[in-house]
Amino acid sequence: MGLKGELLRQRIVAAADQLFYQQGFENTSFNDIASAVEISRGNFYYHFKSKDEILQAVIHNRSEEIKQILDNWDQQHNDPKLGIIHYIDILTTMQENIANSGCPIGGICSELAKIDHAMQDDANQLYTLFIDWLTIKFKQLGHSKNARQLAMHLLARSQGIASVTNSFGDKAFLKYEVKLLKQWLDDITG
Amino acid sequence: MGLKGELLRQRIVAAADQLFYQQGFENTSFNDIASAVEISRGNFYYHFKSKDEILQAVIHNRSEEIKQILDNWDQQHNDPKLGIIHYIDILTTMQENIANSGCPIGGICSELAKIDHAMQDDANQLYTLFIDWLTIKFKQLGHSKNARQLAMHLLARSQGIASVTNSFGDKAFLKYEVKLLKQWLDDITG
DNA sequence: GTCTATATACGGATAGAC
DNA sequence: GTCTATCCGTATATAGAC
Repeated sequence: MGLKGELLRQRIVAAADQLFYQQGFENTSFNDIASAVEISRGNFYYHFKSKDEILQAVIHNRSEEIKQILDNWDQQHNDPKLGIIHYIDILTTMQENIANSGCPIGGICSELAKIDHAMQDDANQLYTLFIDWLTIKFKQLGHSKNARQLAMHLLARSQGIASVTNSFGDKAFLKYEVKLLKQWLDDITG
Repeated sequence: MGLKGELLRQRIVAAADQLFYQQGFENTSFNDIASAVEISRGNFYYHFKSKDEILQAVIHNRSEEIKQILDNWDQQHNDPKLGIIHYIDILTTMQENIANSGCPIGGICSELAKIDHAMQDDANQLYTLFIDWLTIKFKQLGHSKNARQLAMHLLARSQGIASVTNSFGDKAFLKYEVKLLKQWLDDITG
């Protein structure tokens, strides 16, 4: 495949990624994606043979993005507590998007679970990337016995915050809850 | 409308309610509902003129159910802390359903937000029923200044727990988090 | 009230011209 | 590689017989 083809493919994935996030997977049609990229539906099928194939590409794309984010944090420093704070701060950084569209991972996982989609497990893996990474950090902080529980607790807290922030479009609530999360982190790290 | 008609209408609402919960609103067709109630699609439109009308009936139905639950708790006793514990215990009572289908309120709110549905605000009102009720309880416990914040905090925690439990189908996680919620309640009530 | 038959629209997917 | 044209299935909704 040529360079131009690769670039277009990447543009399609990026457009689909954004639309799936904003509108949901099922509610996004080929027409929507094709319009966004300004190509015809026919051309579309040259790059992806089915809608599931796009979903797969989108999930893979998000997975790579997450890995890169975590790598970047690790390269900036090796302070586990600071790493966890970086994680919490995503809520603040993404507050506008969260208020409008919720959590990009939670959204796709919930939807795929409801429609009982085959790619459900792949979507859950996006969660697992964060959980595994956070688990390591909590272990480094001395919580070797319940590190994973702490990681999942933090994930669930974030998820709930994103969900409620999205339903009520209430960014003040998000800010307050971020403060609580940092207090919680201080409490368990001393 | 006769008695039989009313009963059938209620059966349709009950079936739609369950299917919307398990499969989502958009992913549930008239055929699905009609099959569940064992009537024809044509008959269907005698009772409901559109799909939105069923959605409205379902949301109203859930609203009445929630009000009744809260009323029942209030009639059993007037201990505010015990009331909040009742709320937390729904997670345990519904753990099987939550593992399979998530939270019935969070599910519909998220979905309607994503498809930008007109009835979004009505769905959010289901949340508000709990928030208002919990706010009163926290006020009675002496947290007059931040009662609503505490109520929304608890709601978000429950929501996150339901969401993660659903994604991973992990009831052990739910049980552990319920324990944490009760610890949190003990901490703020003393 | 309940049914069958049908109108209409849309989404995913394919065929074939260029 | 990109396009237009088209097939096919399904979903909402309506018309009209019984």
